[in-house]
Amino acid sequence: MTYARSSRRMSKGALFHKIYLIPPESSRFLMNMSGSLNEDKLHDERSKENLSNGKVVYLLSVTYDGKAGKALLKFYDPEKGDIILWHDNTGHKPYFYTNLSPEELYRIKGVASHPGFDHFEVVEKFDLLHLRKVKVTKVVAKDPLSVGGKKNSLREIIKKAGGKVWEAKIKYHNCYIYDRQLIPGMPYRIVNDKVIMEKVKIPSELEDLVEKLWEKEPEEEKEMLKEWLPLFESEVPWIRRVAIDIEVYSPIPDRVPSPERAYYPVIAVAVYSNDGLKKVLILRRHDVEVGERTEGLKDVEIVFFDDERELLRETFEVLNEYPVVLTFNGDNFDFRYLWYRALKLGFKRDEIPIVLGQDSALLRKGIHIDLYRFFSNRSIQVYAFGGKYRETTLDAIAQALLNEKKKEHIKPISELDLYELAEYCLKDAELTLKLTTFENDLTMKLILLFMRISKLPMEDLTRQGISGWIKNMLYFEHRKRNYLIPEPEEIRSLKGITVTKAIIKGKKYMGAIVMEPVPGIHFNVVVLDFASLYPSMIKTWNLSYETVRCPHEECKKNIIPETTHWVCMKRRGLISLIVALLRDTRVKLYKKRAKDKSISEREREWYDVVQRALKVFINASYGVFGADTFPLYCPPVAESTAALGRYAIKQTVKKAKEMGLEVIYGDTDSLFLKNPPKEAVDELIRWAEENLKVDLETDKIYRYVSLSTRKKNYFGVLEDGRIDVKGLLGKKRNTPEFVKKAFAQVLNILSNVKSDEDFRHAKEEIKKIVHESYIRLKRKEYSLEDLAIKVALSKPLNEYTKSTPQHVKAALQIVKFGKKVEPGDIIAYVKVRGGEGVKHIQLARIDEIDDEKYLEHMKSTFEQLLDALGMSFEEIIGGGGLEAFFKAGK
DNA sequence: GCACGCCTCCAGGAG
DNA sequence: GTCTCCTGGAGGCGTGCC
Repeated sequence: MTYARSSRRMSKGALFHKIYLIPPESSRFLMNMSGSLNEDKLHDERSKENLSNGKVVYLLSVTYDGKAGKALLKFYDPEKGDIILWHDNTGHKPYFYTNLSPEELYRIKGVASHPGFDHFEVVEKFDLLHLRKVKVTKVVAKDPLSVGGKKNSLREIIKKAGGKVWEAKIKYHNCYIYDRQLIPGMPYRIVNDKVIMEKVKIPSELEDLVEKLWEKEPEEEKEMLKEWLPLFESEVPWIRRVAIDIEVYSPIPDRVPSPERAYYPVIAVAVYSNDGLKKVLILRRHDVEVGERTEGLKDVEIVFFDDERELLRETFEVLNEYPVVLTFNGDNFDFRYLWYRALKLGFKRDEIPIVLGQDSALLRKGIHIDLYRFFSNRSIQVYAFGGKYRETTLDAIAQALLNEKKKEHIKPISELDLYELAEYCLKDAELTLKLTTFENDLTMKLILLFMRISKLPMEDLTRQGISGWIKNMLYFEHRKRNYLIPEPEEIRSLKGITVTKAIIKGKKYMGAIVMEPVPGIHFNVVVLDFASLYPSMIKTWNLSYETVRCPHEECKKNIIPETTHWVCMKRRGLISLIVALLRDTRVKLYKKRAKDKSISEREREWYDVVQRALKVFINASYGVFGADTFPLYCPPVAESTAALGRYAIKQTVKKAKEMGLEVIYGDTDSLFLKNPPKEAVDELIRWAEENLKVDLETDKIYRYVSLSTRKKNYFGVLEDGRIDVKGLLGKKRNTPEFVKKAFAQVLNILSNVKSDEDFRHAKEEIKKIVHESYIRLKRKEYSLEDLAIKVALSKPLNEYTKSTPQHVKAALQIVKFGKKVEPGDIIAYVKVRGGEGVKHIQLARIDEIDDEKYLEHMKSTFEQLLDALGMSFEEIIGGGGLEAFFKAGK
């Protein structure tokens, strides 16, 4: 990649990966600088602001500095590995819009005389919802709180007086980003106190490629792509960062001390950076042994403190020293605890570098990323990391992504000797850092790319869900085009209706189609699927909140199949345009570039990150319009998208059948074809492209697929012998381990089946495995761990009012013993005879196990498999039914 | 009081 | 706090029978 800037100090690092991978010498080991970041220091930082003149820095964050009354930009200086602060000098002020004229506003008491009122401006905006120009009054304020958020804010006063307001709920720092069209995550230069985005050179071969591939696309999309390409082509800097983890004393093992009370001392703080710092600060306690320094603490600096205040002081120095600080659950625990504990020990507020929010804990100078929140984001979990981790604990994520575990400890934390404690604490900090460094800083690269696409500052990005990301992305594009951002109620009153009936009670509209599977074993099955079906529909059918049910009479004949909605033929929809851009950029450019053998591996890797980042936005672009918490909620958009998806697959199935192809199953956007001729498949793909304007692709080919009568329930063996399991109980995380193990053994046998003949042998083998497993169950050879059923609590215990599920019963049992449980906690229980029928694993004994219940578990799990093979569980365990089976086991 | 059927809730998964 | 569709286990409740 040749577009790195040659003027960079590290000219040898012209290729971005070199710059990226190697931390600059000057940025290493900057620790042990004295002094904490109190107000004086922050003032010094401010006065140093312009020292960055001319060099390339990356925009990480925009916040509002209440003291200065200005927007504050936080840049990352890759040479120094530090934060550079820049205060707005353009005089930008907070504002919102209203339909009332200045004259009318002057007449409302408390507006012009409001202490935070600045001035009015009459401006012309385009009202996208009604597709017309409007004149509105811009109410400019002196500070964000005067706009809204307080009882007597201007927004509230004007609303009370009957005025309509727009864009009054946007946080000031986001508003600043839109107006300056800043792109967080991108390179900038500060020249003569002006913030200028760095030009990114696009390789000429890429420009040529775009011209060719976008030839048939509308000019509008091509123009937009040219503006967006730098976001994907610009390098991401290596970012100096530190992970931090604290341990707090607790008199009751396993009980997490309350941060607000901060009653107990902080006994250990571990810091682990990506520039060589490994350090643990330990509080000496008279009743705890120091212990012996173990191998795990090699190269680690251990500092003992007698005074907890000193320990905190040094911790705060580290927080000030690094541009980015990582924690796992720091918002709700580590930083919150440090804040309250420090106050308790007599620190002044401005001596603590933390800014505590309602549900966040930020840093005054640097950026705090709470990785627990980032990895809890469902879109990240599912689309960015392919569902590799299922629970969002540090241990589970580290095991899935890093193949590393937390350090085990037998004794409670508070009873560990000091070196043991240090090692335990350090390991957590190490894992936390590694969650951002594995696969060449994949997580960090993703975060920067998400920031660029969403236009969110790093703190916001890592804390918000996908709807927040998409909201911000769309607001930015509205402001760019001078569109008035509609209020949720406006869209709702005009377009709040749906016209289809959902299959599931309580849902708002009809969703996807799932075909009835043809039960049995099917050899040589080709699975076709539509490449991002819903986004394609949004693109080709011009779906957007302003185009669906648009005001034009002549568009009403342009009906969306399966609905009574119509869509605009006169104007390109904004959502349609943006979704098309993201989809096409991913499909046409970056999915291909990620596999392009003619470029370097490092470039391919970068492009793979880009296409994964795009995927996250593309996949969520439909769902948000059906979510009533999304501010641009527009049910007809979501409903139309799903309807067009149904239409596409129905038409394709119809065509396939006409061509004589045998369709044995299909779900939402996929078709399973039994033993189809290759030419027919090619023809069907061509047909879909021509008639539906959607890419139909061969997704995979199964040696054989086993379907039962159940939807979303099958397994298939791929050509290379790998096995694909979908929806079967044997794969679910709440199935007992011993059943899963037997299930895996059975699958292993089935993966070797190549013909009908093989099935007969397999049948015998399966019989043995199931039988063996039952005998072991009967003989109590399985441990409680093997028998445990692990189910997550989805809400607090007291909200289970309608029924008491088994895992809730088990949870209540341990709550009696003083244990705390929270939503998200996994409850492990076993089924026992008598009583409530369940016991929490920690309270159960092996001899009270109800093996009949477990036999039922085995039965239902295997029945799902056996069904399709034309076998029954009863048959497997012998003609005499369960009775005979029991005897056989003895 | 209890078996039974039916409906609902809940968790986990597919797409 | 993106959506709907689907499966299986268990709880909850009314009904009919003894």
